Amino acid sequence: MNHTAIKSILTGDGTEHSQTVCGWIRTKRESKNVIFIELNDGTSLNTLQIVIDKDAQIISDEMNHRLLTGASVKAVGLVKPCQGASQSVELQAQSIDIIGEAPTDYPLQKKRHTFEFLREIPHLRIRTNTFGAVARVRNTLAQSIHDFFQQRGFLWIHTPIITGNDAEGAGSMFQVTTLNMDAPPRSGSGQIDYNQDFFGKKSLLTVSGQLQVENFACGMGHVYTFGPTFRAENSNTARHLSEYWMVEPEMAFCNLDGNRELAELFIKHLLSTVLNTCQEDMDFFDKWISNGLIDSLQKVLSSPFVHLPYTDAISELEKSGEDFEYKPVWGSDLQAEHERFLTEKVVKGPVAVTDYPKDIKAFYMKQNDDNKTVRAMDILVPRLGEIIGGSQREDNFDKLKARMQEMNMDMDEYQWYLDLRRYGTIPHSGFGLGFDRLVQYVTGMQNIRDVIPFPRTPKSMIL
RNA sequence: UCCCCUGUAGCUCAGUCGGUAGAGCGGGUGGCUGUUAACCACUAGGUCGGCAGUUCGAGUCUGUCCGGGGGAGCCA
Repeated sequence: MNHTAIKSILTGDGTEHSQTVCGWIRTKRESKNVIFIELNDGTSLNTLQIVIDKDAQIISDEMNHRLLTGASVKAVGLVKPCQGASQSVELQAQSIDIIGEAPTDYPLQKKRHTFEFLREIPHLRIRTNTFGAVARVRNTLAQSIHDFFQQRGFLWIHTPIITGNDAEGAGSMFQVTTLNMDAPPRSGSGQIDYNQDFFGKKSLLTVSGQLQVENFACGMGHVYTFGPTFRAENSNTARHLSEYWMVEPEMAFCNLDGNRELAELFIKHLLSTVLNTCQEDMDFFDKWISNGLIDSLQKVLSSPFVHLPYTDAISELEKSGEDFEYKPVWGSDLQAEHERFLTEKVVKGPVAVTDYPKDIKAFYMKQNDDNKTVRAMDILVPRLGEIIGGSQREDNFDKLKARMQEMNMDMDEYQWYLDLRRYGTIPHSGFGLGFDRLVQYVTGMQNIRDVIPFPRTPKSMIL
């Protein structure tokens, strides 16, 4: 069907000309002589007002009754300056065709719905203002992630979804199997015999592409992963999904300082891209979802990212006199309330906290000479807290091996990882960014389930 | 996983002390009007999440199960 995007009509110069548009009816208002239809086709947050002059006999009474909210229609007519106050242009209809009717039990009405209700109809919620805006911003962010890395010569590496490795021990994993779950084959000792499973071993869905992408960094230089990730944690919060998308760059010949610099450039690139290319949608979020949103993003954009070692951060928290629910103690991880306090009250802007105690961080992080801390970094931003977590990786074979043994890891499973340090080891660093949390942060949406098309959470997988 | 809140019309919600179901929007009919969440009048629409219990009587109280939300933990 040859038709024009509503977005291009709304942003046109307003000179009178003929156009064909296709979309879904958001609402209809009727007067004695004229019918107004607000049509949306997803290309823009805004609707195009279709004006139907009753005297022109374009539609019958019977057809008028079928022009209900939710119906899909094709309209041909003249684009003209609008006589009303709310729009710049409108379409004076010459013909209207109903493509698909929407009976009166169409669940979406023109008034506000709760996000909880819309979560139950993920296939239809995309036809609302908010979810359309989220989808467009999400798309822009994904594209700008690729742009950022591609401009800098990073290779996009497709790390596997199915893995045999429990990367960094980051919580429970989903198992992938073709074994008969009613009667799995068992070995003599009664254990499930994974030799008979599809891959001949126990296999799982990835919780991170980092360990595999490190292989590519140690051979290709600058690389990144961007893909789906899975966690079987029983987390029921507004910030957790069981299936989510993650971005993980990894750089060869790069220490923690370089890592921090890249993270700052990265965040600023993403924010400026969205603010520049999604103005309409961002204005919508600022007005209806989170007041002051744009201002808060612009502040991050214009602020230098302050570097604050963990030990100094703890001192700042201790001397603040703030009554925290959890007392800050050297050796314990920063609580969400501590992170927010550091970025919102102490630094009053984005901050990179580095060099955390080694016992609260993953085995692969590079050990500092003090033997107490590792070269880890978390980037914290106001309103959210942690947005990026990363580290310089341990590149010393002996130190890494010792740390892995100390943590009782299965050494046989990680010989390939140790090989990177055995043969031509290099300093390298990287970080991870939860893509959906980024979308949440940028849009101001309260619940992460509303920034991914089809959310998967414990006990919930609609569609 | 723990704590708290919640489930009533297609949607958003009200429902007092336990006494037998209400509003707005959406739909229908009529009126009015280049309207902007249009407006006015009338009208249709209900297994009050499921099961069990207390009671003469349960939307309301109790138990339990299921769903949803918020906070915490785990984390991205």
